[in-house]
Amino acid sequence: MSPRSKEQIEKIKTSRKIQILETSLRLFAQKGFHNTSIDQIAREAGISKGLIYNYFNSKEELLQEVFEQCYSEFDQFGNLINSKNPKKILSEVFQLFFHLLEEKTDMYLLVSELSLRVHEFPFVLQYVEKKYQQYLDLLKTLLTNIGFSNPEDEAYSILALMDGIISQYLVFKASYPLNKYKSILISKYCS
Amino acid sequence: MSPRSKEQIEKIKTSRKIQILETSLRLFAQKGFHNTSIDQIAREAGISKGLIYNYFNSKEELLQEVFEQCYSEFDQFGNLINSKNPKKILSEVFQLFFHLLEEKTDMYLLVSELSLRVHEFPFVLQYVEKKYQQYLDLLKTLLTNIGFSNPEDEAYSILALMDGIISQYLVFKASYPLNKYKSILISKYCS
Amino acid sequence: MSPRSKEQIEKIKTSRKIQILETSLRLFAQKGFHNTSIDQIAREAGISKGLIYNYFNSKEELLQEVFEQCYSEFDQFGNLINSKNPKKILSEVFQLFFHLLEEKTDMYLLVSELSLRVHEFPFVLQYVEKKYQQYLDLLKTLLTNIGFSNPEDEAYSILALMDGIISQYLVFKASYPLNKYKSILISKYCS
Amino acid sequence: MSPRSKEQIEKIKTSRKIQILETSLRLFAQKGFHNTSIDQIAREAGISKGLIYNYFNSKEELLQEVFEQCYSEFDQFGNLINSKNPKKILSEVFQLFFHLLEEKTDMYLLVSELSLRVHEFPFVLQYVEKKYQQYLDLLKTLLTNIGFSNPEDEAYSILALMDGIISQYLVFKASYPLNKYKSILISKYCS
DNA sequence: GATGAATGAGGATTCATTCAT
DNA sequence: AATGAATGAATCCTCATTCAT
Repeated sequence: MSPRSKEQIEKIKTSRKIQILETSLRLFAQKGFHNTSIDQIAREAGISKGLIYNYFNSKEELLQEVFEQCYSEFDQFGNLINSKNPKKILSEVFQLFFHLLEEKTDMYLLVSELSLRVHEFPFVLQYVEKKYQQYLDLLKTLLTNIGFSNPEDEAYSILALMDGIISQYLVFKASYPLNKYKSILISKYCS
Repeated sequence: MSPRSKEQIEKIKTSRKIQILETSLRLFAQKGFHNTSIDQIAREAGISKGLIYNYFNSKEELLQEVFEQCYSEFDQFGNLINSKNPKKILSEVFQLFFHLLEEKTDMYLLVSELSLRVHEFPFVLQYVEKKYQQYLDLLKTLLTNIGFSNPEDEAYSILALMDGIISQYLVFKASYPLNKYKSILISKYCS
Repeated sequence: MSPRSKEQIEKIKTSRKIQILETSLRLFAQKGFHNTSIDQIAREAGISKGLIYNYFNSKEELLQEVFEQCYSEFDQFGNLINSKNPKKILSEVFQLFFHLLEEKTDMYLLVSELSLRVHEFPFVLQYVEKKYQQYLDLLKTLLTNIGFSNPEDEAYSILALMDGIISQYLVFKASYPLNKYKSILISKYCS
Repeated sequence: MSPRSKEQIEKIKTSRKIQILETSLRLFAQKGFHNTSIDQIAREAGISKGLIYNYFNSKEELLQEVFEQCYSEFDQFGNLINSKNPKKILSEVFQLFFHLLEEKTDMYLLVSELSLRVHEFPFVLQYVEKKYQQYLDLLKTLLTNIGFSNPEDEAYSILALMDGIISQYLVFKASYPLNKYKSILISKYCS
């Protein structure tokens, strides 16, 4: 047998890593970080315990990478800014927000858990602060362009409102009226 | 010598229990339930590990009592309903909310942590659901009386907004503009 | 109130002690020594934990006294030797044996448990050895008088048989054919 | 380097398991189940505490496997039934019985301890009942074939006698006249 | 790269015993 | 004599991490 080529190895490594990260996200989110054992991640990812340590130095480091992976999902919001009119953009921000919340619930679960534990996971703070500021700026710009009289206050309100929707949805799940909130937001700010 | 009287014993037990509950709340809130050991609670409460089990059958039961103790703080909101005009009441609701958030931050931390883990702590759900409904009803009544055209939507919005403020405050702590939110809410709904 | 008289105190002490011993026997027998806590004995005896230590220096000492109390029941066999004919006496020995086994099952349970653990409870050995020898002598005498050709062998057999019946009865309880064994023994040796 | 082969792993696991089971049997038997700690088993087996839990889910499960392992020794009695004459077979039954009692004393100790505590270890009952019935049937058949006038009663007697010998031997050990009992049994039933 | 046996520190819980009252 | 709050050693069990293969 010829040895695997560099690329093949790279591909294996990448796919293994993704496999581990995805399984970890799911388990960390659904059972909590402290309630998830490396053993279980290995089992559910279909690999051995030891292999995880070939890719990550510790459970904490694995968590951090899972978190960063998650967080990059939020970059999608950045793509929404373009030539379209501000109401349209804001509407798309809301649409994307609700879409992600439903489709990537695990991500929100994990981010929420870790945010509550900034003290234990200090790396979280910078990410959260940065995102908060970005959203705030985005919202302020849009609301100003739309013509709201007090765009800053409205931006703050929307931001808290969205975080509240996240919190409540994560608790109540299917029984939570996401659509009601979607139409409230859109009718109030985008029409 | 005769043994301690019933009252003496009762007094000791009550004060010990409070001591344990308070220490537990602080540690559970700040470090998380799974990150807090019975050993540590005992050490910080200045008592022995074993004594905790004279008062609580298990760490879970201790948690549940801490939680219930916390949750009863919310009863204060019920006392606000009286003859005063609805704007006044709503303003007091907000004042109390911000007051509690600052003064009883640990309580909100714990409730938030447990709410995220309803699956692991099923007893939480009923409390959270009940509180959610009570607040919703209270807000709807007040907003109706104040004369808002769409009191239901406004109630839902306020509720999510408040939960968002909680989430964000718990992450950002001192740097979070609680006062800005307070004035936004009051000026929007109570003036 | 006049102070209690010496006799009253003595009476209380005796009855308390009996109360503790009886509860302990029951619990040690039914749940095993290591599975019975001082707490539970106190609770079921209706007294406080501390009081037990006024009467017994340790759980082990309590066990020893329970055991000795039990063992004195076997003295009844000594009373059977009198003028009556040996077959009659032997028959009464069997009757008493089966009677005690059914009526004082807890006693046999405890003695059996402790006998298996002579290493842990060395005080047991002397009692058991003494009883074994006494029974052996009693049986030998009776069987000789009755006229068995090999009284020693028969005595040994009966002794083992009786211990076997105890073992098996303690496991099988109600479903064990005690009466069958009684009639086997009596018809074989007393008719 | 490649990981160990399946066979290598299987070999390690089997030998480790045997090692743990043997150490456990010895300790459970000699000191009692509740008096033996997992720590001590690990120490005496020369492995770490945690490793035991790679092989057994709990101390109770370990006990059960030790017990079942033990109990399978009794299967040897089944091999004795063949074409030889019944007296010969019965004699071999007795020989094997005394042989096992001396060679596998720990096994009898453990079985006796657990039998006394059927309530605590319910899995024991079925094994004991089954063995009791098998022995009874074996003895009845043999005694019938030998020509005893009351084979059933004799079978019951022998069974109790054997259990009595076990009980007494476990208490008196070296000083117990096993040989006397052996010759009594053989001369009475096999000559 | 991959495995999983092995370790041992850490954590929840129990319980005999003490002692102030 | 009597109580029961308090202690802390002991015990079962979990799990992140290591390492020989």
